[in-house]
Amino acid sequence: MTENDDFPLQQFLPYLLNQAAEESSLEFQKAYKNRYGMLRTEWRVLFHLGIYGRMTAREIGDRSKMHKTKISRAVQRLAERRYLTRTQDEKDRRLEHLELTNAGAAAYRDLRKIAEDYDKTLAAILTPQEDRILRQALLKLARMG
Amino acid sequence: MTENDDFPLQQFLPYLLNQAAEESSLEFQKAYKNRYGMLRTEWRVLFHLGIYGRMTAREIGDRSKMHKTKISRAVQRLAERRYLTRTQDEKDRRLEHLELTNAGAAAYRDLRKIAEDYDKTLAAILTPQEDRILRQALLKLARMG
DNA sequence: GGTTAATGGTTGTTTTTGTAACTAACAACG
DNA sequence: CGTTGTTAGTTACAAAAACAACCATTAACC
Repeated sequence: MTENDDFPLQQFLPYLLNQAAEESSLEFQKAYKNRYGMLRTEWRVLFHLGIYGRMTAREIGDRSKMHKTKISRAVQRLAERRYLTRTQDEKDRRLEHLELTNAGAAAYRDLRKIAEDYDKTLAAILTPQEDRILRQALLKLARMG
Repeated sequence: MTENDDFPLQQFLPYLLNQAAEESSLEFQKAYKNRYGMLRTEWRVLFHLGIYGRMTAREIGDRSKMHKTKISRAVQRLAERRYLTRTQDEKDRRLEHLELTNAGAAAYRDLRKIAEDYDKTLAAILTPQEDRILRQALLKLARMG
């Protein structure tokens, strides 16, 4: 390392956001990965169903902005492991209603608790003002597209 | 979508951070991907060399927290495309010093300009206070580990 | 010096992701 | 009705990331 061109890489938002996102995801990842063998896409689908109840894959896609192939595969795996059930819509047979099983709901509640606790420990790293403004700013950025 | 369990997924920091990170990376990705056929790991290595000058792979790893296999492969591809040169250290023959070629430095300057401009348009979505506090909070989170 | 451990970096293999093309069902419109 | 266009979801294949095992070299220590 010799010269130092003065571009502040640490201040470039996409880079900084990625670093913070990765770092802050690690701890929660342990929970869904080690305890339930889930992937990121899978806990997300699980949470959508846990929070909103019965949904179709498309509705999950609209809310989460995950690509439909990701959702399709996450749903497959969650169904294999009996965390959710799929039922075809009577009127529009293209649609499938997804719903958590008891096991799925239990996993959701467990992970949700962990998420809530972890979110608090993350918040504790920040001042109340930082915490508030951070979330507000992130929402704006996330909704840019 | 029936019931609504009241866990605010949009407020769960790891989730929110990921959404913001993904959304804000898309635009810059176009630049390094379409114009230079680079991957995320590659522009990062390129930027490290552009900013700090001559470095070894390990030093890049220390700063960026990227895994060494990612760096190794990014360096390979950048070397193939003649964006950087590799020279063995005389004293410790395990070490390789990496340095941008003229073409690499040109690509860096080009992308750096794009990054700076894009960072400004991102900042413009936020109030000055949000922008300032956001970066400050993200730094704290990124450095948690 | 000779053995063991640690470091810098690469390679091989398996998972995940991304992209595009596909099927099946429904809608729109002549 | 019948053709054309959409939509929901899946599948196949290519690209990328993760993980572990692996050289080669240097450091540590008896």
